[in-house]
Amino acid sequence: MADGAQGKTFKINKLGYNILGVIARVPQSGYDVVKALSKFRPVNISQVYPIVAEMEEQGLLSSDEVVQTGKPNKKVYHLLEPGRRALQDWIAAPSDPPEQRDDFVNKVYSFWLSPAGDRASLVRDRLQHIHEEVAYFSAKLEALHEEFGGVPDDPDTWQFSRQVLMTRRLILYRNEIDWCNALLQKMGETK
Amino acid sequence: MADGAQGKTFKINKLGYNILGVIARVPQSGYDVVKALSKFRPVNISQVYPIVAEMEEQGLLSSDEVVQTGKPNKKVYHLLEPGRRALQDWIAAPSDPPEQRDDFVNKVYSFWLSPAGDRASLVRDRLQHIHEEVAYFSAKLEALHEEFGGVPDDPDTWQFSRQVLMTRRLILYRNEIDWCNALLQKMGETK
DNA sequence: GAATCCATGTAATTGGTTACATGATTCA
DNA sequence: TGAATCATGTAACCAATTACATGGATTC
Repeated sequence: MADGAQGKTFKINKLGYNILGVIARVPQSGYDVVKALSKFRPVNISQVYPIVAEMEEQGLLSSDEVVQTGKPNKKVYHLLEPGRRALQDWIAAPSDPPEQRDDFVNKVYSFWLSPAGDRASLVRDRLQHIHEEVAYFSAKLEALHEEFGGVPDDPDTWQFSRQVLMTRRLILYRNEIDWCNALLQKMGETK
Repeated sequence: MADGAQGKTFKINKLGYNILGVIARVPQSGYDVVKALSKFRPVNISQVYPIVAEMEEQGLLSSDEVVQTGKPNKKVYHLLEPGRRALQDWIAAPSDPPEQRDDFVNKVYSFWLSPAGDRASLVRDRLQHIHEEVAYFSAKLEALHEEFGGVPDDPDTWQFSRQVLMTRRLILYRNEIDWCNALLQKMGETK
């Protein structure tokens, strides 16, 4: 629950704040929100529609029907003042600790039970996945720099948020690559 | 669903595999499982009881009633052969990509909307949290080395799994500390 | 006297995923 | 011809959290 400046209380869940954040950057439809969020966190389109509908009722955002030819019409949502305040209040409030939901890590926990070949395959599959992710986000980061004409350095712009989050990802990925390689070597030495 | 060697099919969810993994290391009660898992992934004790009960019915593990004085009695579970096979099959099967559930990251996504002071507080709170985590896991890692009498280097022991996972965590934490500090500096330069 | 630890479990509620329904357009 | 993209939505189901119930021992 977030207390607005007028004392109004909203009931927004975590996905709700993510959706507000996406629409705050660029006004868009529910369908587009899913495309923007899917690389960032798990979302289902069926989750989004009821949430935007409720947030519109609460006056956090509002929609304009955009008529299209050849494609179905769409509702483009944009952020309203109470929505911006709700986001700010949420950012200022204490945060829950991060949660790990990672099949790979869960499997390493028990891979001492498996044959050496299965262990190595698991780590190699992970390495491949991370390399793909690094390629994807490196390209995205470069594209951002070109579009923007340099490195975004103004913290008041959404491009700054985007840039620091992609940089963070790349740093963590590169370190996991090193860790995976060290692990493969350690496992190779003994068996 | 995991295919056992006899063609039997089990229905185990992700938490189920985590529980099997904990019990595979050391036989213990549902209550102890939660203590072992809680630093590793989110668990609720109310989730564990129905899952272990079902896995016992499926013959993946079995329990012994341990009578205690001054404390309530407990059921200590230990892994059975079909349970070990289910774990191995799961490790060999393809993995889902990792998911991020991190309030902090979600907030950075939208923190360009917030005043500079709120942005800095957010990052500083994160820094403090990571420092606490580093202290906790450094101590745990050292304790493991002392108990074990050196660095576990045999991949067939659960101490090896434990050691590589804690090392991974510490590497990622230390890199996030650097990223946070760089971010604070970047934000300080402009405002 | 209140809170926390130990230890097990059930019930209610919320959150999330999958399936269904609709329908034109584009691409292999 | 079948799949994928665009676009909205509802319904059913499964997963997860929170609340409830019980009760002795210990700690503040």
